[in-house]
Amino acid sequence: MMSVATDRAWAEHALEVLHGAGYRRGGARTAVVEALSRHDCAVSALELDDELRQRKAGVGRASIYRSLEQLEELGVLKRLEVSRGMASYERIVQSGHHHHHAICRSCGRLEPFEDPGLERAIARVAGRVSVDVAEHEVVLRGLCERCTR
Amino acid sequence: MMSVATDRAWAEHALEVLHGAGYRRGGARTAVVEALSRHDCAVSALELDDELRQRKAGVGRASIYRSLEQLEELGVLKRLEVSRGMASYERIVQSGHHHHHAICRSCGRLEPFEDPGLERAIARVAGRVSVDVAEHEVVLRGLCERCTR
DNA sequence: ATGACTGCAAAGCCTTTGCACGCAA
DNA sequence: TTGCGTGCAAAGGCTTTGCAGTCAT
Repeated sequence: MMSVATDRAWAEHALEVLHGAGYRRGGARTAVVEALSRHDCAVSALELDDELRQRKAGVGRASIYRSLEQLEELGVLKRLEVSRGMASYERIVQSGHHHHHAICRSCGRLEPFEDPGLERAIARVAGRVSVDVAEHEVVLRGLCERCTR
Repeated sequence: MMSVATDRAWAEHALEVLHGAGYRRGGARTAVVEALSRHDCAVSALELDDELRQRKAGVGRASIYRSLEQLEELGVLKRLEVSRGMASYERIVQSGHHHHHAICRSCGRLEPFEDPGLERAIARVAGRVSVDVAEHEVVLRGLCERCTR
């Protein structure tokens, strides 16, 4: 399972899609896309806010939420409901490759995993429901090794 | 797939577990358990609140949240993060039988489904992660038939 | 009688919205 | 120049907490 420090390809793709949708290349949106491109796994809006503030990007919290919403709507970002009352976001890579998450119910740590068999099972089920399935998410919950002891 | 109007067995089990954990048989908790036992699928705290208010149960919103938290902790209730910023709760039946959800991203309608193959795939994956998996959830998102047209 | 349980109201937290200014096109 | 984009502050919505009265044991 490869992982890149910064997914420049995704960032460029995202900016292109934004532009194609008629959005202008504002500083805030670009900063949000760039911040997201540095994360392989789920990040929350507040984490991005912290990050951008540390980099003194001068991006308002509202702009972060607005950008995330647009990116999600355009299908380049996936919104996840994983932690208690807080959404997380994750890049959607063009290759179609993606992972799911095991979450420690004690410390909240996220462990990503991927499994072709699981994906096949989901694809089969998706064909049987009346919803036209566009995406899915699987979450495993329990205690991580550290919290078990 | 059978479905009962009111899962009295679950309700009694839940009350018993509560009692066993040292909780007293207060009116609010009993009302919440009874309300939950009438739902086969995910309900939000606010929906339960509406329901109980209509029945003039005189149960405060805070008590509903407190009861839900206790029931979840005792393992008789499952908390789901399905809709935007709002949690839902679902009974955990002793038979181990359970379903997952397909959600319309437009109208929010939930369609439950179950699939043994999917469960097997999840069981396999659960053995490979470092988290000691106690439960899991699968969510399919897309547009329902009504919202597609 | 004692301490858990509860309702009410207030506070918290994440997220969204309103608004005036600034900037991309 | 036009009106989209943005930051700030205020408002929203769900959830949690504080507190004093009530009730189970």
